[in-house]
Amino acid sequence: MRSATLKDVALAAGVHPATASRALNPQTRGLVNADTVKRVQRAAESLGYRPNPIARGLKTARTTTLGVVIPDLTNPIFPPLVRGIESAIEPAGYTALTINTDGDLELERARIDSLRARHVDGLIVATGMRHHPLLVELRAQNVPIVLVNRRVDGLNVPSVVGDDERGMQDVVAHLTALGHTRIAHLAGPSDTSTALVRERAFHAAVREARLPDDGSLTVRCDRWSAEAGAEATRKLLGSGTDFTAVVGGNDLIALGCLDVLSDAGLSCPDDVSVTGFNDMPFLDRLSPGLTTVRVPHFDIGAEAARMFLECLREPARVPRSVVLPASLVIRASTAEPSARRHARGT
Amino acid sequence: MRSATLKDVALAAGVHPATASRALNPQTRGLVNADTVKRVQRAAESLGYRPNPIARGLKTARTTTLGVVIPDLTNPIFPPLVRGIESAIEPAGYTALTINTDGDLELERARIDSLRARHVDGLIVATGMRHHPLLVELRAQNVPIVLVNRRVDGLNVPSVVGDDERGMQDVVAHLTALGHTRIAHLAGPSDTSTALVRERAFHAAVREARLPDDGSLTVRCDRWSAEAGAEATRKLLGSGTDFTAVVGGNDLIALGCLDVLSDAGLSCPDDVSVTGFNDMPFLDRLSPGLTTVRVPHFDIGAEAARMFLECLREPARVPRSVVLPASLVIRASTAEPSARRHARGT
DNA sequence: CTGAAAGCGCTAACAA
DNA sequence: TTGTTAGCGCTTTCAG
Repeated sequence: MRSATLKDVALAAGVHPATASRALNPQTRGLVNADTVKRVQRAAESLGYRPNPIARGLKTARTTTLGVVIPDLTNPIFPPLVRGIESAIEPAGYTALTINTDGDLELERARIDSLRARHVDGLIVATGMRHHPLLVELRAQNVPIVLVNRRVDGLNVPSVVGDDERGMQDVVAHLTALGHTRIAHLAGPSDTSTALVRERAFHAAVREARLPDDGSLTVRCDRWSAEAGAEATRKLLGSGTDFTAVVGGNDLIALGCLDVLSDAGLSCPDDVSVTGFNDMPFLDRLSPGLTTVRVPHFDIGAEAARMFLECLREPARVPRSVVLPASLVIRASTAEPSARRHARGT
Repeated sequence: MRSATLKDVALAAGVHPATASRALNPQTRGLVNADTVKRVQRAAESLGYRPNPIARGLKTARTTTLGVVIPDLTNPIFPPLVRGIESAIEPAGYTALTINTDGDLELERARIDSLRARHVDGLIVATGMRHHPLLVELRAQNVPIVLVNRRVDGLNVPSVVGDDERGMQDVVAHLTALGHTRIAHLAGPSDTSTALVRERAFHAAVREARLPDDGSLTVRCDRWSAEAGAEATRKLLGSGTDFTAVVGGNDLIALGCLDVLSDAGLSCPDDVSVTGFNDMPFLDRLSPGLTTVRVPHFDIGAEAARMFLECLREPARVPRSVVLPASLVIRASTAEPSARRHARGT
């Protein structure tokens, strides 16, 4: 049984399809006699009419779909973000098409191409790099874009991020309050704004507290992964620098750090305190539970989606950037530094 | 700059749009002179022509999209499944529209409705209940459906599941080999086939090993969650039954169990061994690491997607059910039972 | 083998 | 206020 079309409804209501269209569309309903509207609505109801967004899209060049570009759905910070987006777009009748880029620019280009072939009305992008020519190019082609979690240099589009600066300040304040004086930072990859903001905030906070901030205390990871965190921790240990706390650029980096510390016979938090960033799920069940910064990913997604819809409604409006509050979550991976220090194989 | 249409390509190649369409479509290419095909292809290339799937869909009543129906993307077993689906459909030019039902049948119906309004070519469904009228109804309307992870009573459609039976046998064999004789089971909600299969396999394996299988050793959870697992564990402890091992219906249930055991002053694995099911991410980082059954969710998704594409190609073909191997992953949450038993507050 | 013509379902001019 | 007409981009008869 073929589903009812607008023509069927019009026939049943005894009007022209165009009138039926107007009656059913809230935008144009005002142009139609109230009685006629009722008649059409009743006919639509009784036939179980569902408008066909495909046909509509062909005509209006709008598809009520949007593309969501994320690095990797299996990274636990992204499912809440995606759900936040979906929760906010659904009331507007929008549907999300989600793609994974796996951090591969070729793949990203190809998959965004396929989104555009499907004529998505715009993109919410979580893969932004500080230097990201593809996004600049899309922007130049007037593709509506909202950035989440990260920003892109020279790209004047709306963005929604967590308050990384404040989060990092809180982390450092927490550690200094515990009495730590030599705090190391395993920074994220420097091609992402997130890593940069967190690293800068780290340095600023450490210097503010009049603590040492020599270069050996910061190691950069080339990816946001446990492996990269492990690698960086090995470097840190190898450098012979003294430290009693490690601030991970995110939770995964912190997890990698914990692995290597444990392999090196160092216990957390007795020998070294460790912190993460994001508060991904199940972190509370590790032992020790990881002290971290909770970033409201669901809300970030929802807010980004709202901004996206706004962009479509008022394209001329100046791009806003929204920062949502992040909060320190203290667990067992941070404690007062012990008397004994561990550097140089001590 | 408007993107090139088929008409543009035809014009550039000096042929009729219909010819260009035939030349570009692999299905119909055979009907066209090889030289003409080349000419059209070159023209398409140089204009950067991308066929418009929307317009095509309007004509062919196929959209090269499929709906993916899952309970909750933030449950860590689903992202790999979704990625598996996407990896398998992408080469065929398909795009997934994913929805979350949150276990709510109303929501499920509404969201599946919206998928159908978008004319998805079919559904891959991970929310199957043993009694699931909506799916039966859809099936009756000839909506192509493939089930993943679970089966539905009386629904004759293809399905892809992990080998729960074998997985459960391995779990019980592992525990009996360690010397456990009183093994409890926190079964999943009995309205899902997965819970049923696992519970039946549990009872069969226990009886096979000539171990006690009295009713008090099995408690059913009403959801697949840590909270439900905690609740069930409290019941189990409250019943006063003696046991030295608990087989969780899935990992989340096992996590809830661990919480309550720990609250009750029982240590795992010293006092009680605990196992899960699924091997969700980061389970290896808990302490103790959870012994569980690895279910290949990515592969389940990929295989389901392949079957889905097959269904579209040969609708007449009889529905197959595929079972993918699951494997026991032994970690620190299982050990030999200690001499002291813990029942009745011992 | 290729062109002509129609139409998928809907909406936006325009006309009445 | 409603109807008429045309067309979004594509595929698919049917002729030629």
